[in-house]
Amino acid sequence: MTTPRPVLRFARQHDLHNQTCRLSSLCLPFSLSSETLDRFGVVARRTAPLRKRDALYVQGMPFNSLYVIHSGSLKQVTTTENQEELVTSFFLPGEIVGLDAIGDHRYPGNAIALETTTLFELPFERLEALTCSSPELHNYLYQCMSKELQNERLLMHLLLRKTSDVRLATFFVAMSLRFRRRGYSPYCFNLAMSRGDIGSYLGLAVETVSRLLGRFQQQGLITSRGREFHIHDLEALTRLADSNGRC
Amino acid sequence: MTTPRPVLRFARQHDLHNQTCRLSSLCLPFSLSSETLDRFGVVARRTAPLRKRDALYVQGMPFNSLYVIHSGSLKQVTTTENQEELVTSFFLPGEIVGLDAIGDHRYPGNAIALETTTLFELPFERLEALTCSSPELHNYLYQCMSKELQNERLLMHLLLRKTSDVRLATFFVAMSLRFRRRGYSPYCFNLAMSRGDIGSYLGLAVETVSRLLGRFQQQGLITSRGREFHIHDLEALTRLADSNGRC
DNA sequence: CGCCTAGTTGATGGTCTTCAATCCTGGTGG
DNA sequence: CCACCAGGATTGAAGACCATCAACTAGGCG
Repeated sequence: MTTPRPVLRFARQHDLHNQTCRLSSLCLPFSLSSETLDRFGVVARRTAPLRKRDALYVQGMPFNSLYVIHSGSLKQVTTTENQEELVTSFFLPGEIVGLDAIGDHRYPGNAIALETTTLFELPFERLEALTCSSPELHNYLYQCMSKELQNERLLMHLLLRKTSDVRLATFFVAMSLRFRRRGYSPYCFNLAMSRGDIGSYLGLAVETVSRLLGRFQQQGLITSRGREFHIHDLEALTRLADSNGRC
Repeated sequence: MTTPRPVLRFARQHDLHNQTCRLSSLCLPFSLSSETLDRFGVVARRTAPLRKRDALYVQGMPFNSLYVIHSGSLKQVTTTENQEELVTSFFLPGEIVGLDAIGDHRYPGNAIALETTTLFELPFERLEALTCSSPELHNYLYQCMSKELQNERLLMHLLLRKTSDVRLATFFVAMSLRFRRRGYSPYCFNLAMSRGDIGSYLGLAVETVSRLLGRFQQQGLITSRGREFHIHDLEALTRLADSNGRC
């Protein structure tokens, strides 16, 4: 296991407005007024791309910035007191990384690039300074956090009671939704994480994930070739995810 | 099953400063400047007490206010599309209720009083109006949410991989910590929720919870009489919670 | 071409759910 | 005040499900 190294070099801040535009198309589900967006844009800095296995931040590092993924994807891995490594979240393009670090002023895990990944950095101090003058922005952050909170909470309690096949179906439905929400195809996508990562995230053994993928293919729900997934019957998958795995 | 009814009558707003003081002792782990506190106090309204099984809000109701528990306790129960009822959280004195509703503008479950419960209401609009003039307050809310997020995330992924005894141990350690943090005894407390509620929260069958409680008592970790719990060996309990239930 | 990691497949055992029966407890009414 | 009742809590037995161990295959990078 290679020790992750933080990569925090910054690109030059030319072409800022262009970046802002991209940011808006990726990150913002709500309509913010253009002046708010501009402010957001001023705050955002483009970071140098991460290569696969690079760490954006490591566990325990002081919290300074949120990040928005421009392209690529990350996983967050938390090491428990017990020296177990748990994958606690995945981040896809347009999603905000680091919201769970605000409370402790420290990042709660290692953020590892699953592939070549580019990001915008949002220094939190500057964000805070802006919230007064841009209540919309402030609201936006609240809503992001609250939604994530609600999501996690529901997901957790769903997963805890569910059989492995329902868990994996839930995972695919959620991924599909996340891709759709960001304007990508909800039926065909690459997941850069390994089977082990998925297993860790869902609380399943690698072998179980593998077996389930096989079964899902037999049932015509999906096809998987390596890390590329096609969803053939999203409705059936959703039904499975919504079914109460245990009677 | 009785249908819960929202109880939202307000007490008169006399004695506000006194309530503010209580609020500060209950809710705020950080030191806020006294003028911020006063503002917080002005925002807080005391609600009429809820009786056992009363609902503070019901699932889907438009979000208007956060609440701080003054005395008593609540559970939040979410009904899934599948008509399953899941206990998604418990709230103890001093804790903030409703943070997961900000994102959707709707409460994500029924908040049910587990016993006679009194609350302070914090109308969100008024809170928002204050955050500009009181950045500390604003910060405080961010931190509350972020912490909850991190907690949930970690808890979820711990629980997913853990055996039932480790889950229950984790639950007790967490409860003990929450009581301690609010100035109550971490070794002896009442949990007003039923075994069924605990099971639902942890993703375990009632019977499993019951059996585990029996085992924990045999092992001298705790004693339970009805809903009163004594923790005899918090250290061992913590060790158990931190142990990797599955090898 | 060969190593190393990721992924697949098979067999076995432990853990927890489920179903069922019984016990306890608190609240109610006679 | 006591008997009764209903819901909560406990205990037991059986079976499903998944983790684990192990062997093996596939694929990527030097």
